[in-house]
Amino acid sequence: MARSTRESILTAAAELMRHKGYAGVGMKDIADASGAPIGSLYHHFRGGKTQIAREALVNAGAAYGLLIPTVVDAYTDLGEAVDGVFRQAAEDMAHTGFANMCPVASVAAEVADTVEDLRQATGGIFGQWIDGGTAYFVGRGLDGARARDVTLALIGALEGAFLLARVLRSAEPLLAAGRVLAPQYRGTVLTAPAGVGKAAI
Amino acid sequence: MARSTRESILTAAAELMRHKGYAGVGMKDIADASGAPIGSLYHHFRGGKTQIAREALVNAGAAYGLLIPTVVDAYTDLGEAVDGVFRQAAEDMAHTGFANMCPVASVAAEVADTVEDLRQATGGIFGQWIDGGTAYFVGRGLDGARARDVTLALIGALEGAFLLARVLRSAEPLLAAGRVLAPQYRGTVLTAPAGVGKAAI
DNA sequence: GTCTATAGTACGATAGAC
DNA sequence: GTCTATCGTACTATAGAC
Repeated sequence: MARSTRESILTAAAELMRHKGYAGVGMKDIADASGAPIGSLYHHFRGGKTQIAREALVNAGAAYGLLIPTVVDAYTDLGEAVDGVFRQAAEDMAHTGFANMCPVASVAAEVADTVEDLRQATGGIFGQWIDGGTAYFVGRGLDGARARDVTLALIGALEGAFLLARVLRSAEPLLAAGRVLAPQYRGTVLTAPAGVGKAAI
Repeated sequence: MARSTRESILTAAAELMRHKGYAGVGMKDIADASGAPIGSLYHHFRGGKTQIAREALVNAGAAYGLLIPTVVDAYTDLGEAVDGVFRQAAEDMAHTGFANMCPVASVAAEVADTVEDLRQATGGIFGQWIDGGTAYFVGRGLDGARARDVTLALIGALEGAFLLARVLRSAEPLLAAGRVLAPQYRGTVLTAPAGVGKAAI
């Protein structure tokens, strides 16, 4: 791989902040976890901590946004797809001991009212997920308004259920969300995946 | 009123942490906002910052848990009630400029993987919301399993939509959640509110 | 029970040798 | 581009006068 120092810093920061939030992670922590000394952090990111957080969130967020389309790709019935998304999420969380899944949510919750710069960055990421998901579902035959509502409801319900599942250390909130959301979409047939749709996200 | 120093500290801490999270709030901040000097904080809370956070979360969480039953009380159709919950939440958020509503979520997201003591505290609060909400809906005629799923889905969808709404500074995620969740419950008639149910939460 | 002063540590950020 | 040493500040927590 031969990852650059810059990349190491961003992946270390993303992983740390996913679990400990923004204020809870120090530059020293990022330096230690990435293997780079403090000076290198400021050499590569002159904007300091906020710039590192911003770029780390954008990187991790772009990758994480592919999750829903990737899972849904395997289904042709929207109801089963919704069910599959929450079952998959429940399985993944159980495997990690109910540690945080989403690399954006915790930091977003922490900075939304306080660090305008990072609020905008996280807003951009969520916006891309929403637009990308909407385009994906439109590509699979749903009309625009319905596609957007499904995407918003899926992302919202996932983020909320992630939080409850982490705190309660239980998959129940994720499975309950699936049980409630899936039935109404059962019978809605999705057209064949384009394969290109995912790239749009 | 004549609020005690203890109470002032807890309400100040709860309000600060709702917006800035746990690590983002210092003891100095709490002292300044409450009017009490640092020494008083440690006099009343020998457990330091984590004890203040724990008690502040429990206090604020107990009050906030009444929100869903209070709104649902005004409805007899479950679908309209669900719609009403998200409409009310959207209105409230818009009025505060999309600042955080839930006093527990941000801190919970931040500490769930790191501060076991506070993870348990927030878990207890969410657990009470879930149990209380389930009991409330059972009191209004739903069977147990359905009542619990509705409660879990409502709380999860609300928390997720709150996060998206804050970050995007838009009520759309809340309204979309209502549009998606409400229809399937339309026609489900709720029995008359007991009036006691709320006290159980 | 209230409040001040301060200990001891960790923070974000910088300067400058290599 | 890498790394060390360090600045100045803010942190949690404590000691002790009142």
